Amino acid sequence: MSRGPRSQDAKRDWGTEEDGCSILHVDMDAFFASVELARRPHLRGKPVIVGGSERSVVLAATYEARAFGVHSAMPMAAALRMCPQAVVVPPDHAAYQEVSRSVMTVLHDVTSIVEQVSVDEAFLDVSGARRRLGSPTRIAALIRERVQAQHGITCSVGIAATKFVAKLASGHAKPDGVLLIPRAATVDFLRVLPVGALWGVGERTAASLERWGIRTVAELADSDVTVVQRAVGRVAGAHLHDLAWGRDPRPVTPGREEKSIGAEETFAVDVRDMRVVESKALELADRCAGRLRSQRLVARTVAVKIRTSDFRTLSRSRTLPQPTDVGRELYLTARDLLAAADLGGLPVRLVGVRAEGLRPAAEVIRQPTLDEAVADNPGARRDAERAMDLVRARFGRSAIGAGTPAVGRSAREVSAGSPGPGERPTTEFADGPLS
DNA sequence: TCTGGGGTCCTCACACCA
DNA sequence: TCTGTGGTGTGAGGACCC
Repeated sequence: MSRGPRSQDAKRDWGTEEDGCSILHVDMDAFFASVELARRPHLRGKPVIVGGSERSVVLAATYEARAFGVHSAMPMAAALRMCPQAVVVPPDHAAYQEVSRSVMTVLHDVTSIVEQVSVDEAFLDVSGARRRLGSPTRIAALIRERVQAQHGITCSVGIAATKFVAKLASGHAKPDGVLLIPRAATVDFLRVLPVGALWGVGERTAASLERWGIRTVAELADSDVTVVQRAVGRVAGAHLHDLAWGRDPRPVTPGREEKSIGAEETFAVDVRDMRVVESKALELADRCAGRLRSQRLVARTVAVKIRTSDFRTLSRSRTLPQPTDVGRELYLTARDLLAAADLGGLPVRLVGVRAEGLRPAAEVIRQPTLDEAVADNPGARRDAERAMDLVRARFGRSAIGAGTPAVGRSAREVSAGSPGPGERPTTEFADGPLS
């Protein structure tokens, strides 16, 4: 689901010399939408948008919808104004994860050096697979054939000497294509691109560079590195200057560790009642804790995120005396952080809870404090929450939840048509907000 | 126009300690 | 005892990516 700027000048044949080009970037084409079309063939050829309620954004759009100007991350309301005839399909993340896992298996059959960077894309280092499977171009064709045959969806592949250039190449190969950037053509390929194509250059950084007269990668490469550093900072400036010359020594790294686990939700209607916000925080903390336990991790730091009705985003965090995977402990910290945040009297649009500073649970010997021993029992609490995990694994997420007063509905719940205030069908369990 | 939800990484300020 | 300095941890916030 690459979103970077592209250039028609870059989308051409750059040569066939494959020596030194052992990095592949595989990117699924309009992934969520493609999975939906594979499941519902009657939608093929129609403009299809994957997304939630009017208060959400487009997650994916078929190329037929893109012809109307619809693109991912665009507000749903704007997308439907541009393409009112589009078929809107609610996202099914479990199905996308399932297809993603299967596609990654195809990639692991090619080489063990696979770095998955998101649900729909991965880097491969195929230097060790060339003798067995042929040239990188041949391997790319093999991957595309297998993914198409097994899932009925297409992917694009970029081949280059570095990760960064391979990723740009796959973006320019879309849809359903392959683009090889020979090592010797790397700098020429980069020079025709706008600065926004570089990794790490978004709207703000591009605007900062433009103030110094830098709009293209060629202009950035030809600028003195100190000028770029003045525009965007010391570290980022040096990094961007290296990228502009095709210098990117980062290897393909299999099995990256997660740094944080979080959950957040936008309310269907902005909320003034902090009890509603706390209630949602309890649910989100419970969700985070469940994911921590399923991955056998504990978190040292709890962070909350609050977005007010004026779209201002506040974040607050606190490091715990002891790492935890217990939802109630995450929630109590999140609740304190929420209570201490100054919202300027504005209603809340979004609330999020994130667990940071993750470590394997097995590495941590947890010692209850005297207070805990008297006031609560974290061991028993953890056991109770693990029992909830088992119920959910068997009967689904909604079968049981942390007890919440049934108030306030998120945009997601409204869009999914789930029960609203006073009609929650789940089993009430454990403590609710304490305020 | 009106902005999701999941993340990572970086910078800056500040406190604490040697 | 006071002051300066550098390293480290923490917290807040911003920018970016998919």
